[in-house]
Amino acid sequence: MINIADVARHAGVSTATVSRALSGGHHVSPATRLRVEASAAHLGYVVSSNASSLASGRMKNIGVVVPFLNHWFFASVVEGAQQALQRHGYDLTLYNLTGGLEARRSVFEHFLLRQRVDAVIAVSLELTENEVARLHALNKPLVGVGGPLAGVRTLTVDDLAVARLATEHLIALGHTRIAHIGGDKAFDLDFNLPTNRRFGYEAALVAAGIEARRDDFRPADFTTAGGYQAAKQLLGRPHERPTAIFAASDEMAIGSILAARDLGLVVPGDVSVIGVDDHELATFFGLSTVAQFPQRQGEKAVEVLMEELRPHPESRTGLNINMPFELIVRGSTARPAV
Amino acid sequence: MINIADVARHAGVSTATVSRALSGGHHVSPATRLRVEASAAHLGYVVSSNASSLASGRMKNIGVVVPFLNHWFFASVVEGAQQALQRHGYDLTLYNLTGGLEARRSVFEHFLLRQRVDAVIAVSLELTENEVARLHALNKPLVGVGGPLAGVRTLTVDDLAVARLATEHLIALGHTRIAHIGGDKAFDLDFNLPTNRRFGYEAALVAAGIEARRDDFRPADFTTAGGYQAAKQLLGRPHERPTAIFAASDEMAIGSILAARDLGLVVPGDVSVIGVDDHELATFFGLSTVAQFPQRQGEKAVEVLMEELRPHPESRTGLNINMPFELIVRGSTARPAV
DNA sequence: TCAGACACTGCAAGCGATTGCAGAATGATT
DNA sequence: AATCATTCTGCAATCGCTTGCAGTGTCTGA
Repeated sequence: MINIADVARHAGVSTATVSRALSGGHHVSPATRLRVEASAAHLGYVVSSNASSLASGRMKNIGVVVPFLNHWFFASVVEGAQQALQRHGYDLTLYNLTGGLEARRSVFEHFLLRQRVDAVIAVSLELTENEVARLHALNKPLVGVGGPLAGVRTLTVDDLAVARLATEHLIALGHTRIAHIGGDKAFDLDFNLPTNRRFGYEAALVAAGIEARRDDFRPADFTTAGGYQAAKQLLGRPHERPTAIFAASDEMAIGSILAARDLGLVVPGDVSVIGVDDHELATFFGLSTVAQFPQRQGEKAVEVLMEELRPHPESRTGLNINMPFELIVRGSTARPAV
Repeated sequence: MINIADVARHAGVSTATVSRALSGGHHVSPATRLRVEASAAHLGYVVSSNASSLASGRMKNIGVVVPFLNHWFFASVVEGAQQALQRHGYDLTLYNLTGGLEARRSVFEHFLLRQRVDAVIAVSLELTENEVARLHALNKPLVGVGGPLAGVRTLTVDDLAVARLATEHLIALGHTRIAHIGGDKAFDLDFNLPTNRRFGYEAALVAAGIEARRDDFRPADFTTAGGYQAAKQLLGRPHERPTAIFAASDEMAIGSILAARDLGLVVPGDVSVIGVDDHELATFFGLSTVAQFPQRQGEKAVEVLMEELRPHPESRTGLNINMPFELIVRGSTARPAV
């Protein structure tokens, strides 16, 4: 493998000059730079990132920690982050916490510590104090995506507003009996997203002078199957049937649509359904939803980090950065039958 | 940040001994090793992977290249690989090719070359000759998962056998009019998986003495929506209607089930449906399928690499490694109506 | 008792870059 | 023409660890 000395020799300069010419090109005459670049290209030289990192302290590598990957939202965030990083010449090292407690510990106590990353992006993770402490001890920038982390710069959608937007959409259509499928308690330990969405839903109802009935809420596990079950219960009560359902995720919303069909109900004729996410299947099911843009969230996380990694970080925005969301009306919501 | 010299001082030995004690512990007396380990733990020492890599030439890092991440199969493979790597103390650096041609080029011409990975896993990727050449020029182990790469060690399920198994299941139930939804031409440029599955399907029919009717095949794009469209066409011909559909992916199979329902047909009463994958939604839809185990494929890829990275690779298996698959019968297939 | 084998341990030379410092060359200013 | 500022470039130290080689000490067998 050819190294910087080879290039230096070939171009008739010192390794110092090669290094400078190839990185930014400051303090090097244009002529020399061109010559060096030509030599490098000719020899097919690529810097050894290890040597470079060791000498400079910059890793050109970002660690991304996700609770699981096998899920549309997380994969999208990672994908967005990956693309943005690539544009900046950074690598992305992926840490997945699916492997259980042992795996989780090793990530925080071992992998993240070996000086391999310049910064860390934590996606929808509730970290223990110990874990946050360890990350801070690294003295490296850390940004979270979704799921507010105590004391950590976090990108997040305003879940309350999202829920309110969805619910208001249903109210505006004329619905007065609106059910909600949200997270169950177990989920709430990890994010408080479900609770926030529920509050937003209730707030919208109250604002419209509608009573939030306790039995119009059903917890579920954010899966299609969970949403299906919950919707079956909600819609299975002939005279008590709500005319609309706001599900806290598209997957649960899709489950609700399928449940409605199985009960012989027509969507949106008999019941309107709205979700949150703009999942890839939302279009197929004609699902109205409040889109959040996970790819863009990943990209934005990278931008924030790049800013912090710059020698003199300027525009340090506040701790919490609000991400955009948007109501997308498709065919699954309509005015209630008269 | 504390380094090896600090540990050496604290333990009263040389850095050489610390290094040896902490990596394997060969050639170090048990007593010394214990002392060193205690010092390291006490000081909270973690090796600098850059320095280590630079000195040893081992990166403890594997590059994984995927065409996109936002898809159940790929995410699962990556997840499996990640967990396996973590057990071996390796990092996983993710390269995503979604970003278009420019991004793709930069991955192969820049990122993968900077001496950061010990080996590369290419998931379901059709690589150009140039790209394969570049990877081989790295002189690093390379293994593919799915999608045979010319001259590259590849893990793959026997797509022909998978398709035959699915089709035979339908035949065994008594179906004689079996349609197939497979990949379209565009897809076939990237994998030849679709074609192989189609061949397997036809082979099974022929073996059972059933004619493979040209118009019982419909190409689709491996999405739920695509499967839906294709199935609508197949099932929309009243007197020509097949009694069973074999879809080359679960997503298309699910689309088929939804299409059948929309046409007022009952699954499996009027039409049986079987897919391939064992997608996470397969259970929910009661979909019979031929499971392939993407996580296991990711794990296996890692095992193969670890073997190749060992000083003296032994059991070098053949170029192609067959991965297991398994028929899973759920409710979507049954004998045809009489 | 002594030589040879063996098990530990330390010395020091890398690994391949980056970068502060200083010298050389060039250009500008008076 | 002399001086000073500026721009380029090279020297050499440094980043933190690994590992071949050699030295020391201990153990075994004759």
